Amino acid sequence: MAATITPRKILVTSALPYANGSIHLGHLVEYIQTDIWVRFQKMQGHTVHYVCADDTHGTPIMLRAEKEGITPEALIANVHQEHSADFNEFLVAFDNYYSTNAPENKELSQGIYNKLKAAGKIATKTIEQYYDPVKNMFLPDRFIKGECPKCHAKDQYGDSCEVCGATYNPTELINAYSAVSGAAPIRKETEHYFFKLSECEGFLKEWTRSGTLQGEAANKMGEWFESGLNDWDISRDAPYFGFEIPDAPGKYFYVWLDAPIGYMASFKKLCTDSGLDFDEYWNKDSSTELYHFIGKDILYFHALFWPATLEYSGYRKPTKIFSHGFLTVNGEKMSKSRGTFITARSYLEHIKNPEYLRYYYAAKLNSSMEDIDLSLDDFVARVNSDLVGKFINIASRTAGFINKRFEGKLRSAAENKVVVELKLSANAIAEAYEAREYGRALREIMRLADSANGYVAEAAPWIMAKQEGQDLALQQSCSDALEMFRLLTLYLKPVLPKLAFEIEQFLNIAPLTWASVEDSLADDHGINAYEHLITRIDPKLIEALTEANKENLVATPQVAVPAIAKVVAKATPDANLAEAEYISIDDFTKVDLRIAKIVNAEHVEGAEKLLKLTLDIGEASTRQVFAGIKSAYDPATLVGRLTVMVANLAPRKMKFGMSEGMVLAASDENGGPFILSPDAGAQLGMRVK
RNA sequence: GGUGAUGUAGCUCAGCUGGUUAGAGCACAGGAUUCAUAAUCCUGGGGUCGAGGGUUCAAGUCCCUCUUUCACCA
Repeated sequence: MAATITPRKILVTSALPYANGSIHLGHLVEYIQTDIWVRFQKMQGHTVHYVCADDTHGTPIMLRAEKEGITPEALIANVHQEHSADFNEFLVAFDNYYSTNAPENKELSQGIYNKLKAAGKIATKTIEQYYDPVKNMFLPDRFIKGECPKCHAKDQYGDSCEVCGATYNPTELINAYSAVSGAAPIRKETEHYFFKLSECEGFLKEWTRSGTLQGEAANKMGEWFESGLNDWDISRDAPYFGFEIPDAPGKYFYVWLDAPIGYMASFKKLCTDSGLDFDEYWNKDSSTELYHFIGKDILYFHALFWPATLEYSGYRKPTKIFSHGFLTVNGEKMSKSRGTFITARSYLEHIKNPEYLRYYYAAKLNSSMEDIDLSLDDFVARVNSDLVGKFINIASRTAGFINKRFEGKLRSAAENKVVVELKLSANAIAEAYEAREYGRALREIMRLADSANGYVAEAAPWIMAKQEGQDLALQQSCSDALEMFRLLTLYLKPVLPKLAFEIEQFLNIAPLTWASVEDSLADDHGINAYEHLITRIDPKLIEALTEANKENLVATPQVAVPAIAKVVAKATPDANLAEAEYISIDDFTKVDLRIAKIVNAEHVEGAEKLLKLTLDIGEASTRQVFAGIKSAYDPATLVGRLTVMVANLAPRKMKFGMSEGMVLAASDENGGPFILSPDAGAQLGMRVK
């Protein structure tokens, strides 16, 4: 039975997604995990506030906005809208979803900085950093590329090599260049502001071992103490999209300083809007609870910098930090080439129902930092079997009798043994939710659903329905089953809020809370007609989903590709082609080759090599493609003929206009280019494969 | 490279402080059933618990070495 509960005041956060990309299934592990916990706590009758925000500052945002030709403010406004819509549709119910680029955050960040400074925790130091002399900006490590000093792989980032895994300083790169301008970076001195983390070691050692972290997280932190804490560089030089440091013109807060303060800012906004007391939650001696859900990759920031920042600026520290693992898909890292790098939007477009994913994640989640795997086959099997076959089936197989034979009227089920068993599990399930052991909770719930189906099989209402004088028993057994269904719905509600709402409508009951365990559907309670509430996932949808995400990759290549491909002709096939150089058929099919009709061709004024082609591939409008074939073709001879084009090449802006594809042509040092022609019979728009 | 995790039936996962013949769901096989969206119920086959060594009366569970996969390294 549900225990008597003392109401708690709880503030919960999920990590702030960076405003530089779309929400994907990996992000959703965290938001769904947090949302389930928040919904559970609310069902328990606690006061819970769940806030989050977009993380909007830093060099990547600044540069991306510049590239798109918009202001950073416009970029983050667009992304905010997109993120909000995604979360909303996945039923992630924030009480406020804000932005770190907000006045509250500026005020709080600067205030905290001033307090740290007053506490003697801020120092300045002149450091030497890479500088882009063309772009006139200092370069973060990620924006310096060059040859790996260890394995000599080209185009590696300034902090580590993706080929051999070596880590090093950008100074060690060979032939380093700026990823922004391509210029060779120079070394330049600059004054930076530091948070004296080295002085916080005593406090942090104690704090990280005081039960605020999971055991393995605390272990992980231990290694940092062993090597000793360094001071934390919290400033960046202009140009930078962020907040200026008070009394330090041209110096900005590093994005990781103001990002976690964004939790406070989002909550502050919520306080303003709904009359809550900010100080009650953030004062040093606050008796409220504060929980941060994060990914294990950012544990470092949340378990070291963040509590130290709060401690020495006079605020309360988090009650606990809950870190989770990463998402793998089919046992491997999410991969764009495998089509498993799936955005939230793409999932919604193909699978539609977000609660399938919520259920599956919940079934896999526990309180540890282990990675969780989204096995797509298992996803289909599990959702279909558990939610449709077991859970919904209970109502589906019994509601008909109640509606057809008894005008929707029930009999009280309080005496039923299985109902009693279900109610007895309430505490164990609640404890599992509280401990973030959702997998354990769902295993127990499904075990109970099995019991319910077993009960129906044993009672066999369909036999009673055919016998004389069994009406009462028939009504009773079906009512009992629906009472079991009500309890199962209650237990699943944190995970499946929308379905639970629809079931509340069907059962004609008030919104379920945890206290509703004690209730029962009463004698003569009337239910509504049963309609199918959930359908099975068709495995074909999964195929379509991964296929669609493979195509997305081709539409957005990272590297600009010349508008003309060189099909290098060789006299003999190269028998020595290393196996690693083969591509799979899947790689090839990513390239959408089409038969195109050249409807127009003309010279481009000012271009030495290009012709402007207008191509028809049977779409609503024609494509404009610039091709480097001027040296070999007279435009007039091209008009009307068929050739082959790459139709899904990302459009590229050229000096003379947009090029919306690529025409294939062969060439080598002996001649060319020669464009391709299909055999007679090929029609424009046909796919080449 | 260092550190923290991780490797249990075909698949996805449980197994708390070491203690009877190692569990669940899915998949598979046989049977039952037809109320239910080819759903449900019963029964069954299937694992040298990553590898090797050690501690112990007793190890999936503790220790050591190696190895797999993941993450972090300001």
